[in-house]
Amino acid sequence: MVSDDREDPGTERGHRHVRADAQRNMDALLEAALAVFTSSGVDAPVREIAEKAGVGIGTLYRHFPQRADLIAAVCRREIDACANAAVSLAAAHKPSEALARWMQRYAGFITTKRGLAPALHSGNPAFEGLRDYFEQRLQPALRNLLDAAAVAGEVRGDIDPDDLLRAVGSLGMRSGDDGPEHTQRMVALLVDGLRYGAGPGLPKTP
Amino acid sequence: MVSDDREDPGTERGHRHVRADAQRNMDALLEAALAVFTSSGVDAPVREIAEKAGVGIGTLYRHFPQRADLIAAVCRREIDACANAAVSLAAAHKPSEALARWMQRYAGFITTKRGLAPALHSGNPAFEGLRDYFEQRLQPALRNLLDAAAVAGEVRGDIDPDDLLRAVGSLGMRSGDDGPEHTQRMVALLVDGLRYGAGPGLPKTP
DNA sequence: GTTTTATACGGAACAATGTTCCGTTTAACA
DNA sequence: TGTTAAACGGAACATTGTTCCGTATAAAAC
Repeated sequence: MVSDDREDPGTERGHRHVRADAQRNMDALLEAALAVFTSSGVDAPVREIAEKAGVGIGTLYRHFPQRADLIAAVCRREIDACANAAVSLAAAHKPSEALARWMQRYAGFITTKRGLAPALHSGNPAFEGLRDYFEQRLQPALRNLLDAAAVAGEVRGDIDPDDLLRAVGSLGMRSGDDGPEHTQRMVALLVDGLRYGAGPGLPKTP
Repeated sequence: MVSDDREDPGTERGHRHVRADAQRNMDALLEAALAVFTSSGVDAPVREIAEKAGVGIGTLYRHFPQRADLIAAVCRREIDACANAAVSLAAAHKPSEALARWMQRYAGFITTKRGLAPALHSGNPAFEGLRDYFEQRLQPALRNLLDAAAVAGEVRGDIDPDDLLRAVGSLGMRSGDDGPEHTQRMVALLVDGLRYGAGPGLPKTP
């Protein structure tokens, strides 16, 4: 049934010709799924997504044989976007500002994907590799921002990126209690904490 | 599994007599639901619970009009059992030992009800009052254990029960990553931390 | 441009599960 | 024992995940 090299379902191109309509529908599905997940949570009906994307149910299931596959794909896509944002932000702002903005962006990613974290921890094998992807992709991105800001003397240099990621992650999950702007405030506080230990006249470059 | 602190909640006297079979079925349902939730998670099919309880679907829905109502009822029952356990443990062991055992019991409650925490934060109105119930019931129970142990000079006295509850809660949720005994070890560590600052006859002061 | 073919498409049909409805049974009481 | 209101059971309905397959079509071959 399925041909040989369909290992990479992402926007990878190069080996085999992908039919144009297939690629188009896949993109439409991912975009629709993102919108629906964001507004209705990851438990939203698949039919709603297919309809929003303007494709049939069969098409959706052709590209994402299981509901979890669609969730994972959307998630990967968002992780990539988040990691890429680090580069853009670093280019457009001074280090500490880029760091602050990225932290808020990451927090937004977490809070808007509510229901996703429980799904990740559900033991579903479709999500197996996703947690690693999380760290492998996001941790370097944040580390770069942190290092740059530390070198510029704008934040302290003794912070572990993973700690920050986890902290924001935890804050984001709890936001069901207090609303999304609570998370925003707490993240802002975290960033201020990073800035605290680093005076402008205190270069700590070894 | 320890479960002796469950006391029957339904024998409310005051208005009309509750039919014996109704009470019996309700108990059977709660017991079956607890077993099924523990082994299969809170998303287990209702039919399975009804069957295990030996009643029809209609009976289940008569007592718990929504699936969430059943989850909430089981949860309340377990919270009560956990709170009651504090009293039994305090009577049977020396203060720090009672505290340690209760912490493990609470941790067990959290980890075995996996999937419940996400449900609580899902915004479903059926769970509205449950979070409050959590704190109102468990916080005093833990406070008593803490105070007794502190007065006996077995643990430090500057600990906020809520902090401990939250800490164990967070540890329990993360246990999907590392298995339940990881949580157990971490809780044990917490308790040792409590013991650390308090020598016998040494009113602690850092 | 036409033909060919593998691929993709759409949606009906199936399966699992939450929920409702209603005829039947029965515990409680006189 | 007879009456009755409450409870029971499970078929039927609604929603949603998933599969299947006949049809349509993009890309290649000619």
